[in-house]
Amino acid sequence: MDYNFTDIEKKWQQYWEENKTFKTVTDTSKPKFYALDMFPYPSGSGLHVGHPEGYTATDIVSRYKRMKGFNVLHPMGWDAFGLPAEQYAIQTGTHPSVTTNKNCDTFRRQIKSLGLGYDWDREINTTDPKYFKWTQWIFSKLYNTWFDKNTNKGRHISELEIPAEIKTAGTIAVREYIDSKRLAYYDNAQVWWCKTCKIVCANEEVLNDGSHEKCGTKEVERRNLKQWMLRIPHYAERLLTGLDGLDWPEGVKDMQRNWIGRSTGAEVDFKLDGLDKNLRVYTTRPDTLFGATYMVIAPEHGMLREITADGHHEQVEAYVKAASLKSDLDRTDLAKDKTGVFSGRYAINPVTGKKIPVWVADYVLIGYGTGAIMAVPAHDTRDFEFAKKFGLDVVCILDPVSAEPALREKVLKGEACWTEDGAYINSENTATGLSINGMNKATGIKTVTSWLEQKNIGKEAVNYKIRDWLFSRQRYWGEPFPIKHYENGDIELADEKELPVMLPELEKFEPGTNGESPLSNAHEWLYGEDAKGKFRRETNTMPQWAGSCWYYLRYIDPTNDSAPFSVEAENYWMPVDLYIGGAEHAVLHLLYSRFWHKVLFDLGIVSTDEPYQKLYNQGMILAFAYETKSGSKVPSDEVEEKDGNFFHKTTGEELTQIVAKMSKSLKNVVNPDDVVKNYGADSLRLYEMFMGPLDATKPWTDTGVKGVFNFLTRAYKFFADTKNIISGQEDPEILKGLHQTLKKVESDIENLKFNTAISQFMIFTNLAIKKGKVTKETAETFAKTLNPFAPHICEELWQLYGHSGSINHSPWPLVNEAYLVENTYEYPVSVNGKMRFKIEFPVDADPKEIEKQVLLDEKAGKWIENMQVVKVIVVPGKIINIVVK
RNA sequence: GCCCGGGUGGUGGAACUGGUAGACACGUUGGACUUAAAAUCCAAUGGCCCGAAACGGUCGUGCGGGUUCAAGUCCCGCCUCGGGUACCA
Repeated sequence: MDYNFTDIEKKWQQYWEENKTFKTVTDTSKPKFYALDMFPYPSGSGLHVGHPEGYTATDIVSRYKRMKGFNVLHPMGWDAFGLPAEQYAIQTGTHPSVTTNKNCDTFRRQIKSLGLGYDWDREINTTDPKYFKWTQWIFSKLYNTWFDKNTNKGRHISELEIPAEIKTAGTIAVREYIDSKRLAYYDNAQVWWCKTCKIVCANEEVLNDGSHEKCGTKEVERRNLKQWMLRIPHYAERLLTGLDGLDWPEGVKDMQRNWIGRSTGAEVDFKLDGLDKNLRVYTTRPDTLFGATYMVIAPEHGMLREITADGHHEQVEAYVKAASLKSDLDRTDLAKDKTGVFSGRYAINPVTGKKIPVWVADYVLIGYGTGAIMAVPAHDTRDFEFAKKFGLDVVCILDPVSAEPALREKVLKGEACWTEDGAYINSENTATGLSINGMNKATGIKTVTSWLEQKNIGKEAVNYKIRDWLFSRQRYWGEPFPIKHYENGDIELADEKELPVMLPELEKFEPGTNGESPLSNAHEWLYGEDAKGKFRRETNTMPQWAGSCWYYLRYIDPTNDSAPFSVEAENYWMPVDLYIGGAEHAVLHLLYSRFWHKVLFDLGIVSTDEPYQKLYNQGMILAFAYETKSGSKVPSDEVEEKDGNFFHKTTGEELTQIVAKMSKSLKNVVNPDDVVKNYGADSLRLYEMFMGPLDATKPWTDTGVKGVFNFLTRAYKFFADTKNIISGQEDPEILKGLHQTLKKVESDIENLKFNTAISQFMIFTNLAIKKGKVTKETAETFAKTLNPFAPHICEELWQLYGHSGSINHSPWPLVNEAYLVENTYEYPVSVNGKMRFKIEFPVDADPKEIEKQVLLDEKAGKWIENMQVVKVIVVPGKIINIVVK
């Protein structure tokens, strides 16, 4: 009974394909289970071993749930818009759709070779006009939605009430007012521009070191461009509170919370000396108002000109210009050195009545709060640094009572900064009636805020870090916006009947002039005329996020031509019950997608407020790599192993084994095709799951695959050999092992702990082989239980046992607890906490009796003679601990 | 800097809610089979110590303290690796 995995796998993959074993129909009589993988970008290099990790996990759960009687939706598709195919088009002239289709074919072939049970009739592709028609349709919905702060919901733009004064100001004012409320808008924006990619990038896509995440170059600069933006901050609060009810890793939730960045504080108006105007600031520490010794406004602040006093304009303008030209490198880490200039203007501190200088500095950001701050150098590290550099007053108003005496001394003298709690000092003004002296931080904040509200110079306020989402790109290979720009400057959506707005055919894919998208070269496509007049089409395309924002909704009704999906199907299938993918999408994709979903929910298009009920991140699969003492990396084919040590083949230098990302340069890339060829898909699946916890980062080893391959071979040789399969009564030990396995595997699948489930299969197989014979019933139960993990081999066994049809449609076996009942328990006995010996008692033995018996036991004698027994602790079913002196 | 995760044999990892640390597997060693090798099968395998052996001792879950009858698990203070984030007032 050789384990001929190649034939077995080919045979069953063909069977599944021909019989559409995994086809899903919407059948509301059954409970549903929606298992979703983060769909891949089909790159030219094909699948790598990281992809199947998550896919196998959802496949195991899907097969298990199906056998448990659920109607399972487990689809796959392609996130196929993207830069690489377009770059390739520029170089070779090959149309991106050709490249994309080829890559999709490769991915599909590879995925099918892994035996993953997808319903291929539901395959989707974001570049398919039948798909992106609805991406455009959703964009239209965003464009025509505004966020009603009163009801905390998005509503159709036609329901927006126009204030009377706007109405009287005329149609342009009305139009501007409406546009200022739309969730999607077209406006000038300070954006990052990548000179290499010739594309704008969202803030999120520019990494900390000033490089572009897509191409890795540092050719990123600031530009002011007309762009499409989405008002995701309007949903900040909903996106934040929505997280609470989700079964997601806490880390991912934290990352989203940090990204949204909610803070509470107060807005405070400061009178400007010599101007009949106020300067409004946002602060989270209104309690430190007594310590505000100067103010700072951002260089881009709207009141800058007004505020700057005569004689200071020149320096201020020079500073503003320098700040605007700061390169990406200047903005990052080392350049934290603060700069700024005095505006010549003073403001009045409302609680002290003192005049304080107003400075201009770029450490204050225009996009956050009001773009202006009150500076409290004694209790804010940034302000402290700035004040020290420019010789500004530092007034301590909070005594750091808990600090070390030396530090406290310095803080009190204004020589150090203290941001923690303490007791207020110097925080009293009899003229205004405000005193917080002696209070702590929490009461101080409350007291000052209500004082500000009473005096009508400030109020409690909430701020979010999250910014508007830059939603356009200057590329060909993306969804066109369904937008027309008319000659008079009006912007209109294409009519729903005109969707999809197709991409024009192009010969050349180079960007247009001035960095405009290649679409600007498609003259025939570009210009048109309709009832409203002559127009030019929008030449920007949507970012790659667009297609992935809603793909989970298309899977539920993928061929619908009249709607993105039917109401019934959506009602039945949503939300996604299990979503597995890489942690790299913890913020952006998942946040964007939740945002769209919430808008669709508000518009009544979907029935759930959140799309993904349970989320899980698979860990990265790494590989071993080698480096010299000096830390330089050595390609794996240059390394040889001797007695567990590693040496450079040519130089003979001893190398250290490290764990690194798979890369072509390190020559440590593992191709799933090779693994399938050498060990089979079942082994690949099993190994990916056996390596360790699903969410852990772990290194690939070929010997590890061999381990699970050995297991499958042993299992197949035993269970496929009819001589080992008997009829009659099963051995009680086998029965117990089988049901232990069943129980463990079931709970492990539910908890996504596949590595320990597989270990249990190994334990049981070892037992069965040792025993030499099992009943047919046992063998069948084993095959069914193993099926979600190693489906090909299990179909083969199922057929061998005389069944027709797929094992996937047989019911999941039930655990019989009766086989697991134990009469006795072998107690480990510790003496002073150290395990010394074991002793058996009936499971229902009385703890008092156990205590008595254990002290009389001869094995205990050695440990307690000449000792005083202080007490004996008996934890029934667990342990006995004897405490002696 | 701040926010999250990790750190257990030679290796990947296991350990329920505080209760036998090292399941399962790889590797290694020894043996069987073979002319030989591969494959396969059997056995041993955390370190140290004593011993012929033991169901002997002892140390041991990154480090230092603590709580507890009992700590890989809880608490305090560190070290270190990985991820996220970065002047967000």
